[in-house]
Amino acid sequence: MKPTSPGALPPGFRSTFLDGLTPREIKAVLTAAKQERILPRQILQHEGDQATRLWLLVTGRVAAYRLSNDGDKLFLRWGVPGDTYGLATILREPARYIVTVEAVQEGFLLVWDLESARTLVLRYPSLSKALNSVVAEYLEGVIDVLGACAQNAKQRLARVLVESARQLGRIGREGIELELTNEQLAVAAHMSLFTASRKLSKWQKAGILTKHRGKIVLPSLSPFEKIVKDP
Amino acid sequence: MKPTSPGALPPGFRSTFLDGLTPREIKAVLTAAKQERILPRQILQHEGDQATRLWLLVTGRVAAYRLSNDGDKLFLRWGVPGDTYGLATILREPARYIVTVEAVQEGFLLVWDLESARTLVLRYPSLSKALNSVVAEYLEGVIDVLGACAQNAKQRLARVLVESARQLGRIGREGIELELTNEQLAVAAHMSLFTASRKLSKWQKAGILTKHRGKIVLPSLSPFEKIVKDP
DNA sequence: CGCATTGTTGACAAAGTTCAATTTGCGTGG
DNA sequence: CCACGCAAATTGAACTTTGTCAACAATGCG
Repeated sequence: MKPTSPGALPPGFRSTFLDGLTPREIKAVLTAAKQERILPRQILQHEGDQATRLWLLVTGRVAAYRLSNDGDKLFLRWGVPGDTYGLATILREPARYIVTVEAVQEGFLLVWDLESARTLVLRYPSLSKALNSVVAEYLEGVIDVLGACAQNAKQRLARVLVESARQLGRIGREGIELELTNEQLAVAAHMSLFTASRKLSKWQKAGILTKHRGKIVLPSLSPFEKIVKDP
Repeated sequence: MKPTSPGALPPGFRSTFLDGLTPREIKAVLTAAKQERILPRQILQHEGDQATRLWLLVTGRVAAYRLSNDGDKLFLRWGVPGDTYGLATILREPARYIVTVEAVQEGFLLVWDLESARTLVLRYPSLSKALNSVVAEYLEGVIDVLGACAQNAKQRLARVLVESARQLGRIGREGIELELTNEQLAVAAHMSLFTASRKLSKWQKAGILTKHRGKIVLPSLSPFEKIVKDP
């Protein structure tokens, strides 16, 4: 997907953030933003930094995580087109990002700086309500992740496969294709590289997935959904 | 603390939910609510149930947690006076509680039913902004809990002691007193009863806390804050 | 006193992590 | 086209942490 005229959105684009605005208002809000390309591994915001940008992911994929004291990543969620970040910019005082966000697929986003972001919420009260929904969605998502925390490694990994397939998966000949390395999966499922490798091998032997270098193919999600729920 | 005249709040009472309203508006909002006494172990809302009540804790303490598939509690946070729950009532559609909340100390709360809750947010737009702050606070809190998840049992327990002391602690002769059983601590720190008992015994031998039946006394929080951060 | 709740301790088992040694897959440049 | 080199992935073995279970001790209440 390529940024074309300013304010142009891909067909089928939907965002909770823009819900509740009239088309006219949406246009106004969008033209106040700047476009920006993103590339894999690029850090889009860093937790603890002064929050100065509110942004909307238009195309591409990102990962939101928290950094632990000893520097490893605590995965929170995948971000997909329509997701809004940098909410701290308008929600919190003092405004500091509470999570780190990194691009995982190329794409682009729309950015508002601190001043225009604050102007927007003053001018369009319905944005305030949309924000409620956005934050509530995130809250529910994080609580779900926390629920996963209580499960064992096998279930966590299965859960990550299902979630990732839903958010990042591309449909291929032999099933849903996931362009993720063992390491990325291990981070998302919050386990060591080795445990992830072992579980995946076992599932490949069981015939419910196929592995390639940097890529995994899932013919069906249902076996994994079953693993998540139960032993 | 005792409910006196309708709308009366304890001295020093503060709530993010009511922030941003004028005193006149606060009075109007409060008189639209019903008072209700709560007792320890009483379930105040149950995750998954139809969300029909928005409520504000005035006195007492509650615990918010999630129930895992196999029925054990996944602790989220302590709730203290000023905290608002049942936000799903006005934030989500369909409205279902996303967490379970249980009273741990006697107290009382103010309740709005579904209809009056929705009327309130329509009539007082500043409530909508206050809600943003409330939900953002919860989000940040849950993300912190998630961060704790990544730590080992010792750190998690130390963290629970610090948080609990801050939220529930009473100041006594020999330090901050916590009226919690080993089991409650184990649940909050997400570990087995036995691991909790062992760690606590070790800390008592080390002289940084004193144990009694159903009660723990912390002369100082700093040793535990140190444990949370590091080895 | 008798009883229920709460807490303690040890022996053992299970789940995951760590580390080291290898292997596999894949792009690059000779 | 092939060999090289690197990143990704695999595997086994030792080790650590934590959970499980059983027995028992301490506390407090009626």
